[in-house]
Amino acid sequence: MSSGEEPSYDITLLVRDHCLCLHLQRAARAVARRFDQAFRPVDLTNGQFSLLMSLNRPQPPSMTDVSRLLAMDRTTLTANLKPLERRGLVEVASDTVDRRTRRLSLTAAGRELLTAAMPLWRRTHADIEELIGEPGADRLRADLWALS
Amino acid sequence: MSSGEEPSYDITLLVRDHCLCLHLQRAARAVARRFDQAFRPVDLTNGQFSLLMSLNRPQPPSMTDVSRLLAMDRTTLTANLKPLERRGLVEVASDTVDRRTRRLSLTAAGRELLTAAMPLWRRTHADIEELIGEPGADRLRADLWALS
DNA sequence: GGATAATATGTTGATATCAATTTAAATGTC
DNA sequence: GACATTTAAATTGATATCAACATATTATCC
Repeated sequence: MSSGEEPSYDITLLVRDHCLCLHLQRAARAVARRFDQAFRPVDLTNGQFSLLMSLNRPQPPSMTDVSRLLAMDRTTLTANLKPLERRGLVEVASDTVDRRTRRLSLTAAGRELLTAAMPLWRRTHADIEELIGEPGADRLRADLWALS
Repeated sequence: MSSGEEPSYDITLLVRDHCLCLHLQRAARAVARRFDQAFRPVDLTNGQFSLLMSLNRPQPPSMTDVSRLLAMDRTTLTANLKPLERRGLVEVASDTVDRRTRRLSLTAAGRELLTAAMPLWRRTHADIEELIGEPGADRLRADLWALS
């Protein structure tokens, strides 16, 4: 006589096997760990690599630009910039026209570190793509894009 | 005359458009935010929901069991349990045979909260599945599983 | 041009994440 | 049975994540 107030084990199995959020977080953690290890020689995390890479463009983007690109909260971006600023990889400057806006750019050291990280990225990314096969990667990218 | 020490913008676009890690983190953040908002009425995060759900089984699992299931570091699990213990949703007990091992179980309050959260999960999950279509969801789950 | 609304960002507090190190307990070897 | 090895988990320190709130600047309306 179970009271209706308790979730059955069947429901647990349903969530465990079907929850896209759980599957996403699992995979995100696993892949992040892999890239974090690969980037160890250049002392970068996967997120720091992606952030630096997103700043490598002709025109320095604003905080909001980058937070949208990375689908992260603005305040998270503020926090993530701090260690990179401390290490002299990134520069934050006020926009000359709109003084509310911050323009984010790589320093020379930042660009050099990105260059050093590229071979690590290529190797690790190739390993990961092998896990799902060549055609699967494009499909997966499209699915993930639709979710964010 | 670029020095070869600077990553080209083309490479940036390649990484931005193809990096599975970036795509995964993006989607993981976006979906996590959605579930976090949905679970607001029961004061749970997506990760806390998944953790509680993973404890809803006949035999109380160990820390290592759960950390493997969620593909997270054991020390992360230790940290995540603390707020749930404080709220009386989870109990941690030493195994009677092997005193190194901790057995994790839900309290009655934990089970009730899970029950209250289920309708929120169903609704949110249905919304998310719509973003990628019915056949896509199974495919995506399989791909994500392969990565973790 | 002064009050008001909208926009861009920062600060604080809580949880999440992992590596490196440490502690405690069980197992294996002799 | 004593000592080394292995295993399970906790602690510490750094970064990551977001909501709620606060601040500064620009734009708008009258």
